Amino acid sequence: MKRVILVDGNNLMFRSYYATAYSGNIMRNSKGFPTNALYGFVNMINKIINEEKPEFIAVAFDIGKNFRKEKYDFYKEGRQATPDDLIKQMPIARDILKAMGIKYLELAPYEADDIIGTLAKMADLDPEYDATIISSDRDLLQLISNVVDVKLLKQSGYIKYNPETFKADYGIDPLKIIDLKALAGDASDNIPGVKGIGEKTALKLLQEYNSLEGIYENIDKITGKTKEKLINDKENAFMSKDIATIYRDVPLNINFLDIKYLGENAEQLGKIYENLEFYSLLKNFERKAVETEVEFQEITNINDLVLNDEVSIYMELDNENYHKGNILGLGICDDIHNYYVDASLFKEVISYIRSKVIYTYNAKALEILRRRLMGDEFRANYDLMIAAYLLNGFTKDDIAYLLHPEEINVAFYEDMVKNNFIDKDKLKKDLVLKARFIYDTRDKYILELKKEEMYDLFNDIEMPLTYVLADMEYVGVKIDSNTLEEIKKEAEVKLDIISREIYNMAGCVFNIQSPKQLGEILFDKLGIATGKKTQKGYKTDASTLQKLRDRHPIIDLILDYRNYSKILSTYTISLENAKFPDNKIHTIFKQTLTRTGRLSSVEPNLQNIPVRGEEGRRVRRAFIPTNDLFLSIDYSQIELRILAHISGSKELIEAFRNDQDIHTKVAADIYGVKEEEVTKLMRSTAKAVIFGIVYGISGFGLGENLNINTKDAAKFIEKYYELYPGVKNYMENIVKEAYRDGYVRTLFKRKRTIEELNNKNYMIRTSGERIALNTPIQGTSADIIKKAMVLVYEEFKKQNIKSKMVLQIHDELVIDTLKEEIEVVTNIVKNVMENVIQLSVPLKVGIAMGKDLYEAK
DNA sequence: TGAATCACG
DNA sequence: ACGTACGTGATTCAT
Repeated sequence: MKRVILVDGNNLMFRSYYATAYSGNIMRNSKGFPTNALYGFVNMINKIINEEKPEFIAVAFDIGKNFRKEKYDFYKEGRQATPDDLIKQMPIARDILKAMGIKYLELAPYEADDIIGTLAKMADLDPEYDATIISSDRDLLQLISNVVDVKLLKQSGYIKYNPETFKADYGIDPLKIIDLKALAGDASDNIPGVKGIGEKTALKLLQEYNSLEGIYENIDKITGKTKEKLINDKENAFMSKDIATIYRDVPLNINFLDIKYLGENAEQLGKIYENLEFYSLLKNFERKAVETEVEFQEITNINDLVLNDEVSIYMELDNENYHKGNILGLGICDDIHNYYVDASLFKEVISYIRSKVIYTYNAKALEILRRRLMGDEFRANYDLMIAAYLLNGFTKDDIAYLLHPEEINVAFYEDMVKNNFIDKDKLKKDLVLKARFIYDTRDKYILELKKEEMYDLFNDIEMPLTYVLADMEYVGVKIDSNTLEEIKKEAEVKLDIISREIYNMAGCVFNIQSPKQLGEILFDKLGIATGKKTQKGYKTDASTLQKLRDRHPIIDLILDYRNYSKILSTYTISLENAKFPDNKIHTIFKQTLTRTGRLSSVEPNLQNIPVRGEEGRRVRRAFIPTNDLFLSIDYSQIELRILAHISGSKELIEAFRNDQDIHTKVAADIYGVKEEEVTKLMRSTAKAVIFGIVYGISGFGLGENLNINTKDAAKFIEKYYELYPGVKNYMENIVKEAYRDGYVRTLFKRKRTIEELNNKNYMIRTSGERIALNTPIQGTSADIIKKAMVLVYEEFKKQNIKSKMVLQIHDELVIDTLKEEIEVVTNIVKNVMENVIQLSVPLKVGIAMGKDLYEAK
């Protein structure tokens, strides 16, 4: 038996296009040609080839006039026009298939469906062949037969339908999907069906009377409204059936031998990928990218280095983590010189250029290396990485992403690592190209920052902050391995005991860490609840399990197990592994990653050390000061205070000015009681409402969160808006502004463009609205603490303070303090943080200290 | 590589 | 009728 693979090419292209077009900012090559649909398409086809290993394969497309449209002019009417950016990519899909050795088929006035139907019919009639159809279009399910199955593509993965599985799902024969459409219609194709009859009713009718014809033959047995509707729309029903029927006799004049899979022509395919700039796909081919040439002088003796007053410097490391990496070489340029400088000259170079105006990319990395290798002060004046981050918001650590769109073909870091940085000459040249690029684009970027009103943010906050962060990272946080080891041992013992109990209750041994296996044990084997939330298996996350606690004692054990296993893997073993020889952890604060302006922390993440649960919180005992104690100072409710300020809500401002407990106050307002009468539950409910508001929550979401019904939750939100009309007003206005401008800004002018608002998909668009109202709040908070950090750092320096800022956790600063400096440091930090900006409400901080991170909280 | 899960603000 | 809270990072399983 031979299997034929039939692919719905149009469907794949549409899917790929819309799958990645949601951001509104689709993938293009450097010439601006759209490539997003093709990229997805190629990946899908490759996947099909790998999975199916087809001997025969054809891809069908729509082309030219469409006979259904000719016959019924309303067919597919009202459908939005295919975007130009997608139409442009269509012919290339055919070229790619040709180069892949895959036959594609198209014939006007037929649609891809009809071509696939015709080939499926050929398989039905030929005892030697089976067929598999691949598409996400449910229409094609009508083609299922004993020898034809359908892989129906879902958002992730697919469902394979044969006659049995189809019937199990739909309760009717595959061919009856036509009758289903005849009755229920299809909004996407503008097939009318019978007005007022949906899929549910249609399926019921078909199960009873088998076909559309059967239904009308037995029309008198049907009663009530349904009968009426059927009679009224009889003509439409049969017309719909006609439209929905795939035509299976397209005069293709081919046989299966014509669609034999030939295998790819690597050279042809490589050329196409090269044009599209599908570099990741090119890995498999000999890659002959157009080399960008540059002339430069190679420096091995520092005396040969001659530079004017403004210079750019680019440093390449052999490891992405600059706390560990070694320098591979330096590219250095000024207005007229291009140099490659040997890594061994790093110190001499820095000494030579330190009094000049310096431009670079990733000043923080350069600063860390400077600190690791030498002593004195040094500062770059301009960091392209930060400039690009503020302007574009999607900066990568790899500068190559900025050069490629300008057709400067330097190697990507990822590829350099894979090739072990083999090609020395290429490395040297690339370094120079990168330094050259930094120098040449600097004025343009500065101009752009000024035009976008972000130059102050860049110059007064982000640039100085980079050196604050470098200091924090370089100083690091000391780890007490003994404490960590104790916690680890204890977790291991607990896990051993808990897992035994779990296996006992389950009646078998299984992998508790596998949600799939766990779901099966819990819901199938033990029969806990009626398999409620399902995705690809059952949901077994904490909030789901929490609700089932009373049903079975195993639930609590699972939750316990998860708790300890998290502590073990993420917070003991990994943390210990992240320790450097100096017994410290040196995280990297990413300054150019988040869309809101926050920092993030990686390798390891020190912004999510457990604090909410007691067991996890004990991990904090292992974080100890290098000096005497930790001082932790955090903003109290900074996001709400910012909301009060930017919304101008009189009631909120008043509350903060009076230093009221905001959650208690809101609880009292919502429930209509006195503040003394507010219970714990009322306060925590109010807290959830307040938080939800800042995120743009819906009644449903709040309901889920509080485990109450949607209506009650919606009432809370409504009540809140009633009490704080200024907040509601802000919400509405900021969303309006965002739609008008396409972006929102923080108080410090940080800009975030929101492509989601242009999306046609409702879900994505509303998510854009929530982003619009949340970003100014979260982002302003980030701006404020960033500025505070810069000022604290400067003040420490001015007063010659030895204590060191070591961590920033979004609204909190942790300082490794000397005993004798506690008072002065507390005063400086508190003072700076509270006065960094004057809002219409006061900023307030909380202070804690202790001999480890557990106590300093 | 992506999904699921869970840690933080 | 739909789908449902913002911003992150790390680990583990499964494909």
